[in-house]
Amino acid sequence: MSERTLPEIPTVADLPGKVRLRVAPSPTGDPHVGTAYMSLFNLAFARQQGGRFLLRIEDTDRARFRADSEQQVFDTLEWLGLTWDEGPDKGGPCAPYRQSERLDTYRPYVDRLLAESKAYECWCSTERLTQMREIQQKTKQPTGYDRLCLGKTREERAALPGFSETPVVRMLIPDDVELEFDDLIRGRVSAPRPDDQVILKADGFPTYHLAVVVDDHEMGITHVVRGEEWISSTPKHILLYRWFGLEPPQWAHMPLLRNTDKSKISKRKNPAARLTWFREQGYLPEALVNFLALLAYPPATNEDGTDREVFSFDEFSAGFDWRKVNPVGPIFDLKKLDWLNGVYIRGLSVGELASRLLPFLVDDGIVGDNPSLGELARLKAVTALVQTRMAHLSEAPPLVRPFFVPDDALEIAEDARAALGDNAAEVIEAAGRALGDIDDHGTSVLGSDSGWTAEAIETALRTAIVDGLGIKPKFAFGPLRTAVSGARISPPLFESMEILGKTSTLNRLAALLATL
RNA sequence: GGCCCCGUUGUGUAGCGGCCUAGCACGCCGCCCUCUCAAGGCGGUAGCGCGGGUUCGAAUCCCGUCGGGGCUACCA
Repeated sequence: MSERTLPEIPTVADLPGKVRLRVAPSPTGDPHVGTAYMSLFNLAFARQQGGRFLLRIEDTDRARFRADSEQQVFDTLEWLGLTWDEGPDKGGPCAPYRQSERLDTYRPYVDRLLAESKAYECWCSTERLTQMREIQQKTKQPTGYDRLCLGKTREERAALPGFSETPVVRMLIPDDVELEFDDLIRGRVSAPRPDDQVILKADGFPTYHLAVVVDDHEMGITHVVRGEEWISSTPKHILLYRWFGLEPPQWAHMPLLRNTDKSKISKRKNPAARLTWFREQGYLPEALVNFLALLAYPPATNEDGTDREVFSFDEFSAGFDWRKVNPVGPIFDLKKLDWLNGVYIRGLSVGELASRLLPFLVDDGIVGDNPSLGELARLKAVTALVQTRMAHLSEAPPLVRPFFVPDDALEIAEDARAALGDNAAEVIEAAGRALGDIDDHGTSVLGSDSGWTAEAIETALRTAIVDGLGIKPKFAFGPLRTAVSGARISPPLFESMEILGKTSTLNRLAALLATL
């Protein structure tokens, strides 16, 4: 290739947004919690600066590609409210946003490097490379490509062993490659000297290193925010920017989320590394986002000196500063998330909570797909009782179930039955009599002025059992709780009875009594 | 092995030479409230990896050491 035909490196036209950031997940399986973590910090800064946030799918690895993964990435990030301005599904001025659809854009960059002898073809077989590495490690030499193919024509190389028909293209790393760069989080950082990294694979796909530089440039990315694991390859990326005559973006290498054993968080060791897991477990997306914003990042301080640990994305974004990011990789410990989730659950209106509970109840067959108005009203009443009793939405079914099963289908748990004292029958009989005297006929349409209220129930029961029989409250109400809910632990008893209604309540008391 | 990043209670963090007998939150423990369980209120437990310096003074600065992590792929 002659000088005259050197491929042109496209210059970036005016793109929207003062700053442009991106998250670039690979569709290789269940979306990773790290993707959400990176998205959160990218987005916080983009929004604060009035910039743009893009989603780019890095599907250059055909071997690990999973077809349904991309949609899951969209769904989970959408669920978390970490939404993007440009992406494969939304389009944008830099479309396409899938690397597999951008193969043509990488070619001129590779050709140019080849033409300028900054890159070279390599025909070494995978076997030869593996063997080479093994020897290097065994002899305690630094690993890296030995440049066997450098300066050789295809014919010359073919005469040597370990030859492969389809060549790759490698960068020719110069001796004076820059090894230091400025990082928004860490300040001046130095990185290892790279070896002759492959930039174009035998299948014609670029590797991450080439694709990320080309795409970040063509998409006008101003700040590259990614995991710490990329620090060591940053010199390669900077070199590519230099070779193409481009100004590198600003870098921010975030700490890595860790498993309990401090290793990089992995789906293998930690179920919570899977983003879909959180939805299954009944975590609220706003709680997860809040939690993620607390990892490796300090909360704001309240007037009284305590930390402001509960906050919205907008608040986080408004005060965001790269310099506050802690470079230490935080252990992904769910305890605080569980607490936060409870805080958010309690902060929801009863109606909102009830509708978020619905999918979990439907899944467990407690209510049908199309609940009736009556069922929904009952659910709302029950929700008010269980709201302070859950850390996860998934804990609702066992608490709610007793309110939706027919009286004769209520199961009495073993431990609850075992806990019944000798006077259980006596207590239940007294309760039945006392409750039977309460008039539950309201005069209004909804029966809202009925005498069957938690307050009236409590008064009747206390009078009959606590005062009448001289039994302490704790023991007086245990058997009744078991009769009504089938369990030792339940939502408040009197309110539960009110919701169930007089008939159901008496039925359940009688049913348990009959088995004693 | 090589190179790089990092090191404050169990976890997340504050601290950026004296305000630190190291603060806050979660967790844990106890007490209160109470019909169970929660929620809520009050109190308690526990930490600067280690060793040298520098300095009147170090969690804060320097060096070393130890420890953890990452990268070292035609994976991202």
